[in-house]
Amino acid sequence: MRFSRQRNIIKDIVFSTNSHPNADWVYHEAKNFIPSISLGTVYRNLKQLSKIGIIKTIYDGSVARFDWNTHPHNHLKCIECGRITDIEIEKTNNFAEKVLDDYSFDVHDIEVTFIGTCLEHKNNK
Amino acid sequence: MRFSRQRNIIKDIVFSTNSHPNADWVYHEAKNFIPSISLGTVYRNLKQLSKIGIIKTIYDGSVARFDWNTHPHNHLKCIECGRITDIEIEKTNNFAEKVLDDYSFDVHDIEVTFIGTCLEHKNNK
DNA sequence: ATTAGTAATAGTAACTATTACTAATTAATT
DNA sequence: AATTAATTAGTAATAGTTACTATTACTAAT
Repeated sequence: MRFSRQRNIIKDIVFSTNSHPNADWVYHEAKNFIPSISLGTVYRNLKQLSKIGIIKTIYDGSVARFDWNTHPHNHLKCIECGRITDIEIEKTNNFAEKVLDDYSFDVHDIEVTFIGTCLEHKNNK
Repeated sequence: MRFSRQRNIIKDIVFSTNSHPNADWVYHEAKNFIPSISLGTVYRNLKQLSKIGIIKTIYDGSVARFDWNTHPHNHLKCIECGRITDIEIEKTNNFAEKVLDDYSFDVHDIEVTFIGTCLEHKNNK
């Protein structure tokens, strides 16, 4: 895989934020650096970067978001503001073993999303 | 909410399977009972049934799937065959408390998906 | 430094899943 | 049975994403 200016900028943008941006947001950011950049280029690169494991794709309902953090971790999703926040929960790995024992299923990845209301939006109601 | 023939059939179809069907599959099944049924009707009813809590919407990548099982449970997703299977993991509820303590985040729902390879597709390789 | 070969790009069209719109129909209620 | 509001079929529209194509940019080997 080659190392184009576009691909680098797209990668840097994803690495610059914890907000788990979607393709459109990355596109608009990238335009600040390369005004002529194409939306298709953004999608193609996000997909490729994800495929080779540089970034990770997470789904928020039906839209794809991208995360520079490829280590196993979990997410909080606030139903009020839609924000997705990283969290680390101990011992989710124990589950992989249990699932292998009980279901003969090889676990490659565990996605845990906690859906609820964040502190800020509990108080503002 | 009214009790139309279409709505009943759509509900029954979702309740008849453990395969977590998507809207299109439900649509084709429903055509066996009402050949003139419209895809929009299927989408609208699946959404409404989900909203009032009769069924549950789960996302498989970017496509919505529907589950008659609204009780808290978890899913195995095989990356070879795409099949989604229900499982029950004890003690995921402990997490809700921990997340409330550590992040002041009210957990309404926990989605745990184990992504990997199922028994059948481990052997067939 | 040029060339040949390949990968990546911009721009646009196409596709897929889903939602919105509208006139006609239907289920519940009086 | 008549009324009325919800629901429908059919179709158009939308959003997110992918595919296509002609052109451009790298890379490596002369």
